[in-house]
Amino acid sequence: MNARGAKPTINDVARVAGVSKKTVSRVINRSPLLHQDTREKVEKVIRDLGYVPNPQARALALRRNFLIGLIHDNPNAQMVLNVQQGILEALHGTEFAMVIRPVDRNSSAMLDDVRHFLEQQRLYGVVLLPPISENDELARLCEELDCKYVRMGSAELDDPDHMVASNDREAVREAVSYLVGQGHKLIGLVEGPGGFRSAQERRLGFEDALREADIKLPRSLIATGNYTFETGVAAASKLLDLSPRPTAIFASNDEMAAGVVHAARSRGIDVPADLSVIGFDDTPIAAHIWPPLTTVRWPIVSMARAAAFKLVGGEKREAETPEPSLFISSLIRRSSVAPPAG
Amino acid sequence: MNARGAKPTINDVARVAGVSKKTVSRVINRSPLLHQDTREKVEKVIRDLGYVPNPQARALALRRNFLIGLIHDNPNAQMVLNVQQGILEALHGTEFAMVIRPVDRNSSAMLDDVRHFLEQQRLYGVVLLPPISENDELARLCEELDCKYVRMGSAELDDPDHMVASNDREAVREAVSYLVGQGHKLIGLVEGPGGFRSAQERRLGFEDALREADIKLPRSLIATGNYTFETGVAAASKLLDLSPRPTAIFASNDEMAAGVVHAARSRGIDVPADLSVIGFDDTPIAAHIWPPLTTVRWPIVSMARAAAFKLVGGEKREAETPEPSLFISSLIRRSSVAPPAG
DNA sequence: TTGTACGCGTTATCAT
DNA sequence: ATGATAACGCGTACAA
Repeated sequence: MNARGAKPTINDVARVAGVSKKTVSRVINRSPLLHQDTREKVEKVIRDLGYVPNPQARALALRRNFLIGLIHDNPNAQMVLNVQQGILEALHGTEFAMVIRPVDRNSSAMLDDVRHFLEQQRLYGVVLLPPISENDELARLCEELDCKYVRMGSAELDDPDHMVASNDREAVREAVSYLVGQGHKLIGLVEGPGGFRSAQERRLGFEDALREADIKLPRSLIATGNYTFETGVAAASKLLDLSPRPTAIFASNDEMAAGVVHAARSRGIDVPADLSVIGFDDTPIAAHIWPPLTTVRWPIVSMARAAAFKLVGGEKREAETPEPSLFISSLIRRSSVAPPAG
Repeated sequence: MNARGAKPTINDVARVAGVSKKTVSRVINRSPLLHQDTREKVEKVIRDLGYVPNPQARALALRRNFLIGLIHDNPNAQMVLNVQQGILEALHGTEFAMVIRPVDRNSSAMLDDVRHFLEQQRLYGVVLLPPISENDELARLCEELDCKYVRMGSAELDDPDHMVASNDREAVREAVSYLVGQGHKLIGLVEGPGGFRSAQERRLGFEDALREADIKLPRSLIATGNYTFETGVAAASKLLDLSPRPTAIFASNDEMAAGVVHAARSRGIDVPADLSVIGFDDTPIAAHIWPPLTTVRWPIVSMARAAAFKLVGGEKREAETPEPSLFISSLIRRSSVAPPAG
């Protein structure tokens, strides 16, 4: 504490240590051109005084806040939460904090909104969540505003420094091949909304698997939802009214898959005896509905952690191994899949 | 833009408007003692230049950041997300941003962690989520550090300026009375973990209802979980092994209620024919499991919005009606309740 | 009602 | 290797 009883500042440290405040600043910022003796002397005073640099002052001087932003546009709740967790894990123990910024993808003012936000908050960096992460204009905006960014998504749509991707297409191909291996030939798809790269990749994986197995895919076996439970119910209703009825359905996320199970149950179709279902994400809902859902585990927490590390990694003391940019999803087999009846 | 091509500052505005920057500052901060002409002249320049005050500089000068913190300790995911949504709704259009800070309730360093966080980030205010909001030391710490705070919780444990509460006890009493009205006499309780005020309040409401109906509550009809699906399954298993078996179960939150339904189904007990179930929260899972869950709707989003308004309300232009401090929960009747069999 | 001078705590420039 | 001095952009005391 200094004379005024307030928190010690860089000036207090400088005075007590008998050096200039610039030297203290150099110690804090690990400048290489410092006498070892000076460094140690100053570090001791810092410890003794319990000095902590003021982030507001640093932000003003550096024109850059020590904040990592999470920019997202209304994907499902569990995903946002998992991403937050991953980011916070990476930020833990650092001086960075996380701010959340939801945006409206469909608003024409979206880019202006984000510009205003980034200019005002002067974020150190941002993590861009799908589907808004697929917007190239947004990425360019970040660069223009000198704000680091990392995009998360289902395909590599930027260079590794700016991207953390999962291999959705291959993961879905494996999942659907598993269905084929169980003997299913009439397999329906509840895909995500148009314009989502994840929806596109997962559909491609679906088609890959059927092509491999020489199974034709009539247009009628594809229904579209928008990643919500309710649209999953609606899409499944269409597919289950078909004749012949599909014996298995792959849904592009767990929420819609839960809707599929719900729709099946409402019309007395047993899962998995009469209908096999596979989802994607492995959110808690997958394990909690009945029957527990076979699904593709999407390592979203790890991906978010990696994304945040890419942003603040340079600030970490030790140079760790570079964060991976491609994450592999794996099939989690639970009870919603069985061989087709008959 | 000014000469250097950078963003305009208060100095640019002052220069162009031909006034001192203090006058500009007065316009920004809506000082009452300003000539109307001066105000309008400056406001026009502000618009023309597209001037936006720099939050970092303000933070340094005011020793206070324009950030609202959300401090929580691992309650369920959906609740955290709903609270975030409510806070963001209140902050929308203001200069405030939201930062998330998870803490570890059981860590002895928790208070020091929070102190360090608040001292460093100089938050404008924080929203405290249950169960950590029940910690009085934490509230005192906020006051000591001159950080506004609002506690959210299931009972009024602070004055209205610092509290947004729900009437859990009364809400549960009504829910369980509904069960009684359906003819149930053997009603089990899956309560939340000890030390949670919400768990205590909901249990009290449960007991109120039974007392009103002159129904005895043997200790064996109470099982404890910790608000997760898995503990709901475990607690329900205990209750369903009883003989005679309860014909209805109230669970203190939806996740555990979903676990109860899950456990019942695993042993071939039909819901609601053989077992009625009521949950609490009305999270999405309640509507998505089968059968859709009758539950108590907890207006958490509105509560969070009100909490944030209490924090930043003074900053809003118009003096609106004061934010309410007590929120009323209501019973949502779906399909998981029926009269007892036989 | 408006302006002057200075403080907030840090980093950057350019000396030495 | 280290230091004096000036930014950074805004708010406040106090004077006018």
